[in-house]
Amino acid sequence: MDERTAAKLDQAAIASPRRAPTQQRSRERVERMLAAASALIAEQGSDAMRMGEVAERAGVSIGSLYQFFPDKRAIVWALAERYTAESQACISAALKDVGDAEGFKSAFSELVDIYYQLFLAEPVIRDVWSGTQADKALRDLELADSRANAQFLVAVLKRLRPDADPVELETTAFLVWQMGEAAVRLAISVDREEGDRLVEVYKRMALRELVGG
Amino acid sequence: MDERTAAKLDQAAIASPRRAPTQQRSRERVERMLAAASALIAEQGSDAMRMGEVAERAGVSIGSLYQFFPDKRAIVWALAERYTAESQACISAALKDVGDAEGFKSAFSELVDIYYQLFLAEPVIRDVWSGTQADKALRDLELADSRANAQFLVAVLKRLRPDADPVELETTAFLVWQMGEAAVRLAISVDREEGDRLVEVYKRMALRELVGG
DNA sequence: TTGCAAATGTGAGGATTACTCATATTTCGA
DNA sequence: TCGAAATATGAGTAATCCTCACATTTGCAA
Repeated sequence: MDERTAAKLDQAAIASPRRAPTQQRSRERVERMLAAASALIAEQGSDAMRMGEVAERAGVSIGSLYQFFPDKRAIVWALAERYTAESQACISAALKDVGDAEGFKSAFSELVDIYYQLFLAEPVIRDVWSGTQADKALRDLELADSRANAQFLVAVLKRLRPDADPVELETTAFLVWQMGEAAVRLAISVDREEGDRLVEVYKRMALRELVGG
Repeated sequence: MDERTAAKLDQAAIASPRRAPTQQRSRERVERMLAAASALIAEQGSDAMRMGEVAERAGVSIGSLYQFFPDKRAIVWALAERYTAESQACISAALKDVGDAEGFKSAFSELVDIYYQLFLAEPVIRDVWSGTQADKALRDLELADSRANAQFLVAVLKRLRPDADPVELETTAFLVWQMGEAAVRLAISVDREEGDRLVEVYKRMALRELVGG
């Protein structure tokens, strides 16, 4: 949990409001700015969001915007922070009083569903945490590639498990592949030792799912 | 595989060279442009890459750059395309003549390692496919959050499996959590029906890994 | 109440940068 | 050899993030 705190401090250092709103009036205005930004991100994505448009929609001047947010990123971060806090509470609550494996299973399952619904429903989260979303076409290309690669897996699996449901097989292969990419991206983002461990665990998980044991 | 073809066509439609280099001279210059872009991305990331800098480093004018690439994205895409093609060949080769489950296991394992090494070694890939890499600080925040969330899982798992190795437990929880996020992101990127299936498969995989069966 | 310092508000303008286009030069086939 | 197509150029345009000098409002101590 230390690392999270460190990151928060880091964030504060880089993107803290240039000036914290202390008066009621300014606090309300900051809220309006965030609401405007949120709406614009939902409509067009954070990349297309224009600072001038945020200011106009919030009914403030561009100068006021920069009075409380040092730069464009800071606005997106501020929004992300809120959802992060929300989801933290949600996770904590869901897992708090789990007693046995069965309880864990249902709690975990529910948790995943909540996350899924949250992502489905909240465009800002989708934008902020969505990787290459900024470039929709690139994201599509990436997905298509991933699907194509998964097909190589499917071909092999159909030979190894001819009795398996093809749809299930495709879904599994696609997911496993995509997770492999996620695992590798994660692995290169942490130190080498942990990265190696992560890749090993991924391999074990994937193989167990694909060919059992 | 249809979708991949479609995406390629799409890409061609959006980002095809404004003019294909037909003469030897221009082909060499385009190579120099791509090499310059690749170097710059490796140094600072594609976001910080400046078109003027690419041109200068390639020893061409800014106009020449735009003669062959309609916009900045197109350069990044062109580079991504190369690695995509490379890795496709690699995957196909690795999985081509797998006969039984054991053969599959070793082939898959090797494939993952190759991917891992490729990502580790090639900065351009890291940049192009790395999601929020553009904003390094945001990526760090995301990682820290993911780690913090994984800690909730660790806490529960330590209760359920008190005899398990703590390091292994943390690694697994971190990976499973990160994969959950990846799964949800994937799920919201495809149609609802497939998304639902993907989430279900993820749950099954995760639970099997975390508490077995 | 009054005065003043701190907080807040403003928007024209500076600075950066992706991208265009009119024009010049080179290539190459007829 | 000639002309059309391909290629090369870089000053200029447009868009956009962000600054800053100055105006206004708020809160509070005298």
